[in-house]
Amino acid sequence: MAVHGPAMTDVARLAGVSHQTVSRVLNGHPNVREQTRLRVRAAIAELGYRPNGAARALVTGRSQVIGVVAQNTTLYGPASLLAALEQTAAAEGFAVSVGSVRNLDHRSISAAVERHLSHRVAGIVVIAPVESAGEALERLPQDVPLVTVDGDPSRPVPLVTVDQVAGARAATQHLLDAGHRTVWHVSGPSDWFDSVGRVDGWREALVAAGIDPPPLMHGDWSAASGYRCGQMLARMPEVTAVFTANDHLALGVLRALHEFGRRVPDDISVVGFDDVPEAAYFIPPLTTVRPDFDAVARASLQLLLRQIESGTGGALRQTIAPALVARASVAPPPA
Amino acid sequence: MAVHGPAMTDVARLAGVSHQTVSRVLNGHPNVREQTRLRVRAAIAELGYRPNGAARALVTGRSQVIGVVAQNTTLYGPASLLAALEQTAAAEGFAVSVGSVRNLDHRSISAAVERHLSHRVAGIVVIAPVESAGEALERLPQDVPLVTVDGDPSRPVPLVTVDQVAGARAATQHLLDAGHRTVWHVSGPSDWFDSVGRVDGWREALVAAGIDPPPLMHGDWSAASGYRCGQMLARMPEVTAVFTANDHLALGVLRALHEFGRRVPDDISVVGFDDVPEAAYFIPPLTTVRPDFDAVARASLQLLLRQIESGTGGALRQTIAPALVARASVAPPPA
DNA sequence: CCCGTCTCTGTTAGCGTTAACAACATTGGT
DNA sequence: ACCAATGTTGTTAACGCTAACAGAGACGGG
Repeated sequence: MAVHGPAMTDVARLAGVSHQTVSRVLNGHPNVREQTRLRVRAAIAELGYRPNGAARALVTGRSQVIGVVAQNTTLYGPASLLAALEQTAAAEGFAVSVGSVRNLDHRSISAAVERHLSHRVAGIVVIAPVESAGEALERLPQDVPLVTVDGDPSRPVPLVTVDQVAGARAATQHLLDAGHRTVWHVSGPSDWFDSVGRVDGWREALVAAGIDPPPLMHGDWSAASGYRCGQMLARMPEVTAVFTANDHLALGVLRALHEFGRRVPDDISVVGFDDVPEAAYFIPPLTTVRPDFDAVARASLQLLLRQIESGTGGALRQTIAPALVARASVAPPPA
Repeated sequence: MAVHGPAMTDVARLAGVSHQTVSRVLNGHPNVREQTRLRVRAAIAELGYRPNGAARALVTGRSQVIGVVAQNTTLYGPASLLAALEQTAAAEGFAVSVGSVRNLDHRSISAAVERHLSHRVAGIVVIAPVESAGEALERLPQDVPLVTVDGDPSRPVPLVTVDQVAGARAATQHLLDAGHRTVWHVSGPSDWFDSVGRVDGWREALVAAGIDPPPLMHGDWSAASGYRCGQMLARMPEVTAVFTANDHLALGVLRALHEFGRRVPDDISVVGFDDVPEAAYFIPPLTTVRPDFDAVARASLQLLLRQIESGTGGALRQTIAPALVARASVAPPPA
């Protein structure tokens, strides 16, 4: 693989200084004469020198890389989060290494974390929305900076999460405010914390309004499962309002309702969760809850960097409030 | 940041061998006595030893990391590709580092590539669907294994790409076969090769059938732009068949048609491109073209690994044929 | 019984960087 | 003019690993 680029010593020779001075310039060390600094900079530019991250990582014990462990990076939520994390990290001078896993079981997560650790990442962000993921994290070496996103609220790990409960409560309340007597819910997979939180929020809002929650319908995030639930809802004339755990479920519900001739929002109102970019173009445009992925990414990285810099663990946590986006899929119930 | 894990010498001491023997065991070197190998393995397990990738990268000159440069990893295509790349790479023992960029201009791409190079990645995959990206790649050091995905077919770089032309031709032909006299097209942004290829395929199919292509409508991949184009198409009674450059555009078109009371597929047939998981739950279910992202990822990685191993460049290229997925959004034209 | 060959293992020397310390030059107060 | 404090630079030693070579046994053919 041919020519290795120039090393620090080459730059030093050209600039007429020691390699250590080059290192100081690179790391913004204060005690370097301005003139020297410029000479070094010029030499760096002339040679096209690029510092060797591996050597740096070796001597400092950590690289400027953050490892991210995620499951299904094709889903809208995780994908957005990953992108936001990458952007935020890049701004701080960190690269992001993805370690996606097929399943969020103990073994897969551990393996992914191991891979990251052997590359001496500076810290790890785990998108750990299910129970089994949490277990894996407890057996991790204590000295690795770690942040979980959408993880188990009951574990003593630094955690950043969207306020699922508040979002679901807002969605449900929005439907109640429109005049509906009750709200049905199509949930996500029951082992996801996101899903559980949304169920809780929905139930809370109903109970607070003195309403006995109707039976829960179980989906799995997919439009396909939303469609199946929708077929049942469509056949129940008493149903006038549905809150789905995400927008894709809502899409499936919308289609089922459409097939059964139940008009949205005239006969039934629907609210989703996620605000995927297409939600505004569903038929009809979908009222939904928008989590702020950028804010989640920023908060996660901030928590991580604080650990990296200070060395202190600290079971900090931060919650990001989502916002309701009102569109045409909600209306008062039919008279 | 507390305790650094055990190093190779610690393992060596425990196993009663030299660190070099440990290295040999780790790298599967043949000349190690079975008994020694087992002792070393045991010591590794007992200490929870994890090799230091940085040190290895330093001495060998490359890490087991592949850098990926992509633009908008939130879009379905790029996200799927990234996930597939990661899976494939992991199977080969490589980690994937993402370097997403806001814009695909010369500067951003170069910067992202630089970041990867300074981490001494083993190779780079650039998802480079626009013209400006190609330019940046020409000025790259020659000795870096590189593969472009969805890049400029006219450049002498290893390239893997979905056969956009064939996919678009199939979609258009499918509509013609259903009996439509012509097919309209809503394109993606005109600086994307994907977009250009799909326009070409559409045009080819029409010309081959002796049809003069109707005016092209320009979109930008988003449902919003599809909606705008759809509003125009809906008002033109002669339109009976539309092929959109992706599924999200199709979603926007579907909604516009719906609002104008034009039924799909009774009045107008629609075909998309991408087969997003939700396409089957659009109203009506969308006929679309499915690119095989896994195959693209496999091919890219294969090309990259070949370069990494052999050191030879070689302007290889590989094209992945997409498949048409027929659903309810296509029917014969109204009589 | 000796010597070449093969198998296994150890020793040594880097890879390119930062950290720690040493050394020298400059400054300012007395 | 002298000493301490400060600013600037150089020297040396790691960091943990692999590559290259060297050495010690074991084995078989002459």
